[in-house]
Amino acid sequence: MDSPLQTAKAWSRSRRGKQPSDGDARTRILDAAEELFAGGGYEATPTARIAELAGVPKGLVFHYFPRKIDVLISLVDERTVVVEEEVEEEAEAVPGDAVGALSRLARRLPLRASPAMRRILFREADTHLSVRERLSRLNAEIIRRARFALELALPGGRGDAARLEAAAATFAAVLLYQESICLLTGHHIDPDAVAELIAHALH
Amino acid sequence: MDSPLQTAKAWSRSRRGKQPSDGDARTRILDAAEELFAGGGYEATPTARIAELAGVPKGLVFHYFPRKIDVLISLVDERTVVVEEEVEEEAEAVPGDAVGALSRLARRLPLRASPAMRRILFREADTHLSVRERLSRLNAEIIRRARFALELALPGGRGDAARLEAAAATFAAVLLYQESICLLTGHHIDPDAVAELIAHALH
Amino acid sequence: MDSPLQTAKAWSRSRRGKQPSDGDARTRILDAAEELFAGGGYEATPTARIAELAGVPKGLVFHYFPRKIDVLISLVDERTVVVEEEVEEEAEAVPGDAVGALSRLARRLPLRASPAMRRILFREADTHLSVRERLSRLNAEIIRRARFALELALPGGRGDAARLEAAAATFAAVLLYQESICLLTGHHIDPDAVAELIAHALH
Amino acid sequence: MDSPLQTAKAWSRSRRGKQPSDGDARTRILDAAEELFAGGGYEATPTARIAELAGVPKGLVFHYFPRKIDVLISLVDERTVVVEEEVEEEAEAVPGDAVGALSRLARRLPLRASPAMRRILFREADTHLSVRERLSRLNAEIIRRARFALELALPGGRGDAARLEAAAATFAAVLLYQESICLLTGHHIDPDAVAELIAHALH
DNA sequence: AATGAATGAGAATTCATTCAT
DNA sequence: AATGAATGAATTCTCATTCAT
Repeated sequence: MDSPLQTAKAWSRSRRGKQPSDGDARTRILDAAEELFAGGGYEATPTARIAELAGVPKGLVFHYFPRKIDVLISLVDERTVVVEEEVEEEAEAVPGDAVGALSRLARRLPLRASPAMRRILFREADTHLSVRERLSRLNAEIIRRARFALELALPGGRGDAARLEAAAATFAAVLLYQESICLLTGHHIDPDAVAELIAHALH
Repeated sequence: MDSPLQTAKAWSRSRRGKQPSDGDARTRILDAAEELFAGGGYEATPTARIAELAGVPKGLVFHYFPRKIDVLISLVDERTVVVEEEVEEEAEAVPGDAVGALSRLARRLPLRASPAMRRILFREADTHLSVRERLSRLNAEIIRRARFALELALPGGRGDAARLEAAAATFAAVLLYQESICLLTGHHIDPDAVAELIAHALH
Repeated sequence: MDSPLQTAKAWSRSRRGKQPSDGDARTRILDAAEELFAGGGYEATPTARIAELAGVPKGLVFHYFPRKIDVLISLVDERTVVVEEEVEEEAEAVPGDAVGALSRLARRLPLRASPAMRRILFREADTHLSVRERLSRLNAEIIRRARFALELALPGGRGDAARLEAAAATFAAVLLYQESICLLTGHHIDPDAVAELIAHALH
Repeated sequence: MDSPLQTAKAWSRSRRGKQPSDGDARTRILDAAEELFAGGGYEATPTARIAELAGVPKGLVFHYFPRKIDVLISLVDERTVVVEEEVEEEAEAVPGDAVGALSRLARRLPLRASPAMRRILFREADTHLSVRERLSRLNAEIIRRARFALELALPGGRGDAARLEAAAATFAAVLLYQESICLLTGHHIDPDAVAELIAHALH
C-alpha cells in the first residue's frame, strides 16, 4: 500500500527495511534532515543536529552538501516525485464512476514522498523557490487529474467548464491541505466524502 | 470595504492613515514585525531588523517584548480576532439562498486581521502553539458558520448530516487555503464558484 | 537579644517591626538590595530586580544611588557598624574567666549587622574595596578584643606573646568564618567549644 | 616542594614549564579562565576576555564549553583534587608528635590545586553548587585528617571526643581561610603556631 | 572520503544608565 | 521626588562554513 494515508512508520518500513543508521553517509544525512526539517522547520534546524542524528561528523555534511540549503534542495529533488504521466489512469477510469475516480486519486496522490517530505513541501514552500516550484507542479497535476476524472466520469457537456474547473480546484485544495489542516487543527476531512460531494454537485 | 480580499495597502490605509513611523514605539515595533514576519518568516527575521524598520533602538524591542517569541505572541493576540458571535448572520441569512450565505462568509471571514497577519497565521502555525491555537479556532468558526449557512439555506432533512459536515469542512479548507495556495502556486480559486458548487451538491 | 546567632527573621523583627514594604523608598531599595546581594551576589543582581523587589520604579534606584555600586557602598556604610570602643568590656571581664570572656565575644560580635549583611561582607570583600576595608576592620577588632580578653583572663606573663597572638587570631578566624563555612559545607562549629579549647591551651 | 604555600609563579613553573600560550586550545582556555576567575571573579569575567587571553577566537570557547558555567565546572572538576586517601599519613605520623602531624597537614593540604584554583574554590562556592561541593569535601577531609593526627599523637583517652572534634574543626577553619583572610585583611596566621596551640590544648 | 577543531559574523538577550515628563 | 520609556554597549550564545590532517 502506497497511499498517502499510510503512517510515517509504514512509509519507512516500505523503503526496503532500512534501519535508522542504515545506508551510506549521504543517505543518513538526508534521512536525518528529512526528520528534522519536518519536525522543526528548515531555519530552526542546525546542520550540527543533522550530523548528530545522522551519526556522521559535522564536516561530512558539508562535504556532500556545500551549503545548508543544498540539503533541502536535494531532499526535494530526490525524495519528492510528482508523477505527471500515468497510463493507468485511463485504464482504471470507469466512465460514470466519478466518485471512484476521485477516491482513487485521493488514495494515490501523484506524489511519491514520505509524510515527512510532504510536510516539508508545505512548510518550506513559502520561502524556498525550489520547494515552491515542486508544490506548484503537484497542485497542477492534481487539478489536471481531477479534471480528467470528472470529465471522463461525467460525460456529455453537462455542467459548464467553469464549474468543472472549480470542482477540480476544490478537490485539489482539500487533498493538499487535509494533512496540514489536520496537523494544525486536529480536524479531519474525509476525502471520500468530498469526492462524493463534488461528484454529486456536477450532476 | 473590510473584506479579506482587500490588498495589504488598503488594509493599512484603512487603519487611520498611519505613516510607517506613526504611533508609539511599541506599535511601530509590532508594525515592523508584522511586515517582516509575513515576508520572510519568524525564524529568518532578526530582532535587529525589526528595530531598524521600526526606527527604534534594538534594546527597546526587548523592553516591550522580553523574548523574541513574545513579539509573535503579541501580534497574534492583539492583531487577529476570530469573531465568534455575530448576530447579523441570522439576520442576513435568507432561507433558500445558500450560495449567498456562503459567499458572504467568504467575503467576510470571521477574522479581523490584516493580510500580513493572515499570512503569519498560516506560516507560523506549524511551529508556534499560540498561533496554531488561533488558527484552529478560526477553522472551527468557519466550519460552524458554513454549517449554519447551509442548514438554514437548505431547510428540511434533505441531505444527511455527514454530507453537510463534509461540505462545511470543504468550504472552510478552500477559504483558509485559497490565499496560501495562490501565493504558493499562483492558482486562484474563486470562493463564489466553490460556494455555488457546494450548495448545488446539497440539493 | 542582639547576638550574631539570632536568625535572620529575628533580626528583622528586632528592627522596629518593619513590614517588607515599609519605610521610605530609599530604605526599601536598600532592604531589597540587602536581600538580593546576600542571596545571589552583587554582580548577579540587576538593579531592575532590586527596584522590583523594593516595589519602586527602576529610575528611582538611580535617583538615590547614581551608580549601582553606590547601593553596595551605602549598604556597607549604613548597615554594618564595627563597634570599636566599648567600655563594658572591661567591666564584664572577670579576671580568670577566659572562657566566659571569649564566649561573650562570640555571642556579641563587635558588629552591628544583619545576617544578610554579614553574608555580603564576606562575599563582596574580594572585589570591592570599601567592603574589604570594613571586613578588615572587623577582623582587627575581634582580634583586639580576643587578645584583651585572654590577657585579662590569664594574668601573669604565662604564655608568650606569640602564642597569645595566634590564639586571638585563631579565635577571630573561627568566629568570622563559622557562618560562611556552615552555609557552604553544612558543618557547624561551636564557638564556646573553641573558646574553651583556646583558653585551655594558654594555661 | 609541593606545599600550598608556594607562590602562584612556583606552581605554574612546576607544571612542566609551560608558556602562557602553551598547550592545546582547550588547555589555554582553561588556563586563561583560571587566571581571570581568580582575579576578578566568575561573574565579572566575560568569555570574550577568556578567549582573548587564551589567544583563541571567541567561538572556540563555546566549542569546548557550551555554556560559560561549564568552564568553571570543568576547572573545578579537572584542576582541584581532594586527596582522600593517603597511606603515608600513618607512616609519617609519629605517636606523640601532634604538632608535627598538624604542621605537615598544613604544609600539605589534601588538595591538589594551584593557588588560583584555591582562590576560585572559595570565591565561587557561594554561588555555584559544583564548587561548593568540592570545597565541602575538602573541609571534611581536612577535619578527618586533623582528627586522625590528634588521635594518634595524643594516645590515651585524654581529652574528651567533643574537644577533639572542636580542635579538628578549628584547625580546618584556620587552614582553609588563612589564605582568604590574608588576601582580604592582610593579616597572616601562622599554621604552625595554631598547630602548637591546639596540640597544647589537648594535653 | 572522513574528521573535528577552528573561525568569525551575527543572533538574542542583558542591563546600567539617562532623560523627558 | 517619581516614573518608566529610551539607549546602546556589552555579553552570552549560535551556527554556517572552512580547513588542516
